[in-house]
Amino acid sequence: MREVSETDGDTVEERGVDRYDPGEIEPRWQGKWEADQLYRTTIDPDREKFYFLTMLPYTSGDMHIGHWYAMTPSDARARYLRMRGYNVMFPPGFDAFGLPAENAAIERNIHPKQWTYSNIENMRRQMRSMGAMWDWSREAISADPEFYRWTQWFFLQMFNNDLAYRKMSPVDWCPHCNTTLAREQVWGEDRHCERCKTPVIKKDLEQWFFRITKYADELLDFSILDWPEPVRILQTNWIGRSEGARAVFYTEDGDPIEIFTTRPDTLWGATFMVLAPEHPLVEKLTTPDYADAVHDYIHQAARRSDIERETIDREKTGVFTGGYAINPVNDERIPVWIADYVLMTYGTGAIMAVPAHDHRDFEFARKHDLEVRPVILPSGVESLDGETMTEALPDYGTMINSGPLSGTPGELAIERTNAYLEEKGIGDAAVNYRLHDWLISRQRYWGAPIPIVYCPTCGIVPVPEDQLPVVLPDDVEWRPTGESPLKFHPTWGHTDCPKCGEPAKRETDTMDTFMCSSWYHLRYLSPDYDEAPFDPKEYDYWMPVDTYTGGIEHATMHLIYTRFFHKVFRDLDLTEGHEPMLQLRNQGQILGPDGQRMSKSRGTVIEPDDQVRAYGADAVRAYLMFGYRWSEGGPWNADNIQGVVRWLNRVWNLVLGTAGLTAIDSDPAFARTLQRKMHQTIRQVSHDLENFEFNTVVSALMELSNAIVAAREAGMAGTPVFNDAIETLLLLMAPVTPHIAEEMWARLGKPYSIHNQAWPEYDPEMAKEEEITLVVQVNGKVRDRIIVPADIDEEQAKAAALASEIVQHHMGGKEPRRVIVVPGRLVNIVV
RNA sequence: GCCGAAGUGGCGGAACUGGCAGACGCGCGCGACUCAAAAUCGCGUUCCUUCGGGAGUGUGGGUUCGAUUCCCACCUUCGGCACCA
Repeated sequence: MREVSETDGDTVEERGVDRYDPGEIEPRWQGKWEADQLYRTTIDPDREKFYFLTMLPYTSGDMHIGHWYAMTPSDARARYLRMRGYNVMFPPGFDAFGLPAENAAIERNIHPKQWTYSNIENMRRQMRSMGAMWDWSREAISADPEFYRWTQWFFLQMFNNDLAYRKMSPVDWCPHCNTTLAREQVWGEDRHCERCKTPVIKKDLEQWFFRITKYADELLDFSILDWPEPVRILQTNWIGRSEGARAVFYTEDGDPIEIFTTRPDTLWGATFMVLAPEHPLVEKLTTPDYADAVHDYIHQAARRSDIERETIDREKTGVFTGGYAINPVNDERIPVWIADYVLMTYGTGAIMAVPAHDHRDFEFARKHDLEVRPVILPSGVESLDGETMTEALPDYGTMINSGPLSGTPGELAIERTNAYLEEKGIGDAAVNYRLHDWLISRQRYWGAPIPIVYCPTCGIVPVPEDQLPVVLPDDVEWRPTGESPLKFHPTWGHTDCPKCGEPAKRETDTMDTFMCSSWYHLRYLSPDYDEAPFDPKEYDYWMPVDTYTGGIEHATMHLIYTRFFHKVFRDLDLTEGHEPMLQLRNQGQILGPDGQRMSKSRGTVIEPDDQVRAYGADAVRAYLMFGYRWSEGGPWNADNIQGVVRWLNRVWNLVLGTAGLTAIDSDPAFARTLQRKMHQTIRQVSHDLENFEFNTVVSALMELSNAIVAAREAGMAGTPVFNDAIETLLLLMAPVTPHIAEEMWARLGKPYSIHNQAWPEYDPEMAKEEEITLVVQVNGKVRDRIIVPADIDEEQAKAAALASEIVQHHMGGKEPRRVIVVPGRLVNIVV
């Protein structure tokens, strides 16, 4: 690690400027800002509010340079908006419940609470060292009883409104974390746990779910949101809406088998049915002759889905149950098979198989010698023969072999079939979603207890609201048994039924920590309010969140959940509007110097504390903004940060080395150049901060400071224009490098604080160029550059271009065939 | 397989709405200062060149007076989903 540079050239030493020492400056100003409550925000009806939120950090211990990357550019933008006159709230908080605390407890024998809260202490210190405009009076910690009391209260609202229910079902279980997970928290091809990367297994368990699927359609509506397209697409795909029909087939015993299909127009081509091996009717359908094979297959399938991951191109296996069903549109008797390519978790767990028009069904039919019957004739196809087809034809087309609907053209096929199904009472048009209800039970200790009591007489009884919070006990044994640690507490689980007063048992599972983060933005409004989750007065002023920043990895988890919560609260008249966060922007990731994810074992973790110690927080902030496209991120580069370190030193020496000088303008042309540059910089920095283009913010500031240095070298130091440029430079730097800007501002004798100053206005007239470089092309190739007045008209530009000797030379004596003039830019002469 | 993002000097990255490709910085080279080095400052830095110029933004086409930018096809990398009925 290199040292912060020494002094600049002799000019500065002569004037006795001390060395730029961020280690001294930064803590001093941080202390003063906090003592003065500079960033404390309160309701102010006279000013326009701006709720600027950055995703709350998980209390894992040390902060990562990635946290800085997420938070400090956001802070710069928040500061910019504040200087623009908005009443900007930028609150901090901590996502404090979760499994790592419990793992630490097991490994190191530290209580999860102690581990979490000492981490919070450290993280607070680190967040203070960012020099960000956190309003600490609004800090909220999800593991505080005053916070999770309301998380539990929200659970009760869900429960009371039939949005929370308990269900026995096959669920995803992480054998390492020893808990169930929501579908969103199972990732990748090998279906691994989002937190620990261990492949999950299936378990049959009774768990609590939230009816997020009820809001599926509404969650697909992004019309009022300024969110990145990729996030909207991820959510749309995750919700996975598909339109089609539901139809009911009956077994020969009269049991209904409901199916969902996106191709009701192919119903007449259903020549067999396939059930998922776990389908509840399999047992009843199976005839004695096939029982052994069916049971073998079910057993194998269970092992397969748990252990090996099935791959797409795997052969389609399956067995006949011996049972038959009746195709309701033509009363044909068709065999019922089971196969693991049909999933219990999608649709109804049963399909009608139309081998002529579905690739999977075709493959299965050919393998097991089942009938292929074409019922759709795509345009351009003369005729189809099921015996000789070599592949399924999934295209739309005219219906054939389809009883009364034969001859229906492709465009009308689905619509007419749906009408037919409804008329005959066989089925109707239906929509199916990939989205599952949200499984919120966790078999862990370090979470908010689910406020439910199980009474032998009254059954499931919610804990009355006035008895909240259901406090998480401290004295718990953490054992990785796969069962909730609260279950083993000697007394905690025993309680009296709130309804009948008889002895009853508490629910011992805790809630998914994503519940905490689904509403934390509301707790920030009034973290001490104890009559409701938030103070309605604060809500009315601050909500909704105007800008939300964070990583895209939460697209299908947190960002779906929080939208769901908001819509539920709206329907319960707790909140207003349809969305909690209007604008979303995603930052990328900072990688290790080797271009890989930072890793402790490879020693590639960049610790912000080290960087701050070596270069100062301002340099780290400026580098994180300057060195990357914020939305992309990239590898940490220990050399490139030197660029901003040098820049800050140059600015320090420039500003303080010329402080207090007064002079009169001697060269109006040079003064005009500096003035123009200053206004252009105001324009660009404003635009780029507004649009999250932080790298060009810093490069524009560098250009301005370079221009001021050039002005100093030209003897302009102390002139009004020069001093104005210095002042503007400091104001523009304030959001990016808040400490050095404040220090220099103070040393220039300007009023405290620079962060309370108005953002400089740019004057378009002042930013205008009087002269431009007119590019002259011949046949599209640049041949000459001529300095001309900016307001030159087309004829003059043309004349100037043709007057150029170089241009004449390249025209080779030919007459111009065509001359294109782009005002203020170029002339292209075509010969 | 489907969906999405991205390919620009040695490197990070700029380029408004189709109009000077490479801003700003890193690195590198040369010079100044120094006994020397570091730091700092100045100049240079896409490639090729017979010094006229030529080529160049992943590849190949196209539209246009003009394309990093628009269109078509393809390649590579990264991310998501994946037998979704």
